[in-house]
Amino acid sequence: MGLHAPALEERSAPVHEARGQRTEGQAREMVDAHGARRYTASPMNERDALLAWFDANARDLPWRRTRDPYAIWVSEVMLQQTRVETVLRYYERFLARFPDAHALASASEDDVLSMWSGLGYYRRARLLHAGVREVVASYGGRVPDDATSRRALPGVGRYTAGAIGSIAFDREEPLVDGNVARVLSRLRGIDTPLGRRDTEARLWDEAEKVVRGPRPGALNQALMELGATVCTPSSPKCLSCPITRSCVALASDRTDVLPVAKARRAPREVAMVAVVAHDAQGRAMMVRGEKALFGGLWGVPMREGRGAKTAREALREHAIDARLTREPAGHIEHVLTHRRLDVEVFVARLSSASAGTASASAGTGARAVGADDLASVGVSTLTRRILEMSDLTISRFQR
DNA sequence: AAAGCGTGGAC
DNA sequence: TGTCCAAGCTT
Repeated sequence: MGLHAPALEERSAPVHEARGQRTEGQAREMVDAHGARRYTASPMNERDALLAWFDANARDLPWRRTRDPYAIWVSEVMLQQTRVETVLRYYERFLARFPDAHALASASEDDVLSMWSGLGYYRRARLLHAGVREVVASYGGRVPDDATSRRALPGVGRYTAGAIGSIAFDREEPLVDGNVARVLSRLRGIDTPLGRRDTEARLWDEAEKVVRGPRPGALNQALMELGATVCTPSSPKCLSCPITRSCVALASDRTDVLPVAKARRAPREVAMVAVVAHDAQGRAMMVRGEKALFGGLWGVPMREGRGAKTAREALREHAIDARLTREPAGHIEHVLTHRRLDVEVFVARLSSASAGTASASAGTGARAVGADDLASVGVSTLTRRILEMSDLTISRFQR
């Protein structure tokens, strides 16, 4: 009947909330001779089936080992539009450096961005920083358990507010992320395009209905976990799904067409020039961009356009006195969600008069960054690639 | 309210 | 190769 999960080869670590009460909603579990967990498929509603499945199959993730609202907040921001496997490389290091709200609030933005370097969507880090500073300033460093106050924090949208509320505070607050949208679209047979007003309203409405009851944090995570591991975008593993009984998409054979994705815009091609102006010690001049793209990060002078002339303009824009040493070192294709950057990389040698001195760029905020400094400044992956191509002590630039 | 914002993994 | 898209938010 496909109503129960496959026996597990090995016990995955069940995750129980610290205050999670195992009450009426709990599935009856049995452990067979091989130690594998099964759960009965008998009269269980969706919530109970989801919770039982989650208890047996939840991945053991570091942010599931805490109920600290701050830590959960950090994880949720990192996970925005970012895969679990990627976040794993950042989360614990970030928390080790900024163990609580006060630590993060008192850190410089450079420090925060250096910890975020490579993770992408850097505005997240700046908003998290601002949000945590507000929590320290207005709430004594405690993340507000009041939903309205939480939602008003910078960088905390509807999803993140619901995640913190349900997971950290055990509140019956709904959340809809990409996973939940897919699961609920299929479960309820919602066939209007994602992103449309009515679709979103319907999804949040369904999410709110589902989350009502015991263990809202586990329930929300169960929906996301199911979407991430079973109810996947392509080839969903319906044989392993605990809630096939009520799935409209499965019943109507539409798992492959739901949800209906919104149309995507083609990325815009952008020709750019980057200049690695270095001194004799191999330090490269870097500037901080405040524009939307890579805002707050350090990078080598860059400019839209092509050729040596554009490269010199990029240097002049930052009052950097350097001489282009050769033909372009090469091209880098860097693909973002909405742009495809074709970056022509030039190398330039700082003039001896200005090399290594603050006067090299007085007033423009440019600074010489060496390999040893790179770990402490926020740079994009594109910048790392540019430095790599420029042939400057590559290995020492690695993260 | 549609567009902009990074990166990397899967197929 | 290209395409999709992942625990979204802001303007």
